[in-house]
Amino acid sequence: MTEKTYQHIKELLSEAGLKATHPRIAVLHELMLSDEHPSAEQLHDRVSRQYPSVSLGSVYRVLEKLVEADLVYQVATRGGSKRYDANLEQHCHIYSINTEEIQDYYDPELNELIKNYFHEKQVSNFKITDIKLQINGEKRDPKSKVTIV
Amino acid sequence: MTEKTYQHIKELLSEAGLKATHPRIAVLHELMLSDEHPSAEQLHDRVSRQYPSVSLGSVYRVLEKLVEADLVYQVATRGGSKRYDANLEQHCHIYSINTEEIQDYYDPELNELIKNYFHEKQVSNFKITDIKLQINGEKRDPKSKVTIV
DNA sequence: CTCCTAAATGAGAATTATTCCTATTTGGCT
DNA sequence: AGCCAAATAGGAATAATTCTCATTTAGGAG
Ligand SMILES: [Mn+2]
Ligand SMILES: [Mn+2]
Ligand SMILES: [Zn+2]
Ligand SMILES: [Zn+2]
Repeated sequence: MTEKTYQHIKELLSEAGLKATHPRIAVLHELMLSDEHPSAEQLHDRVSRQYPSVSLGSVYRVLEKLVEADLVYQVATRGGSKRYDANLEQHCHIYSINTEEIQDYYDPELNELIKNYFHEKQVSNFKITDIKLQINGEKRDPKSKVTIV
Repeated sequence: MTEKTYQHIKELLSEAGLKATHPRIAVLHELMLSDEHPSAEQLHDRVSRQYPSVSLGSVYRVLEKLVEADLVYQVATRGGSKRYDANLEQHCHIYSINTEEIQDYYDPELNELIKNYFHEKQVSNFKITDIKLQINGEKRDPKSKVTIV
């Protein structure tokens, strides 16, 4: 990781009021590098290559804190394991049930449509944090990506 | 359960090519009675009152089969336990993170909007089974319902 | 820079959620 | 009524996550 990225991540943590520890920096960095919404265990495998001393328990604890601090998004799934996303921009998820993959789908026009639709709605007894569109289905060729145009 | 409901559920199972066993009838019936997207364990608790011999393992197996047969929908969550829905009509879910509640939100206009939006999209390498809007946030008063109008 | 302390971590036990195994039972068919 | 493939009960096994506690560390104070 470049010195620049490392410093940037430290700042993100500090600004959020979190100690910039090695496990936290390493986990957040790995998550930022990934676009596949990894699980705690997958992140631990990757982090372990550079920092073999980071424990799986710490990865779980770190992720909990990062989610709490809104530095990381926790993705909804149909079971299995918890999955995480460091991409906080508004986007949708394509869930492939057969492969357990979660692929990002960016569509500013759709985001706008939904935002406007809810803008004129009255929501009571609830504080909305985000609205997410889930596209569920089955990937045909597991090796290639899904495209929507 | 009325004789009518009982017969109806038996037919649903038969039509799906599933043996109409007591555990299946009881689980599907309980799930149909509920609008709170219960977990396997919650369903087992409820089913046990009428049929104490139905095991938790069977509830898990039954739910797996019902999902496979498209008689039941498996809801996406941010972890904890798997949750189920017998309501197969197109609708949205309001996720209350603090209370773990999942409330239905019906909005035909929104369904239409999304359906039309995707109607003119080309999706490749993917067979879409459903598109679901998740409204995430925190419930203010846990005792009363959330409303969106 | 060194010291101090609250906060975070590593290691492993414990808990929770789910799946698997196998002897027994049962629903649906003849 | 009898048959048998399929499903179940009960319990063991596994997977995923959380907890406990002795030790370490980040970051502020001096
Ligand atoms: Mn889950
Ligand atoms: Mn689990
Ligand atoms: Zn994403
Ligand atoms: Zn629902």
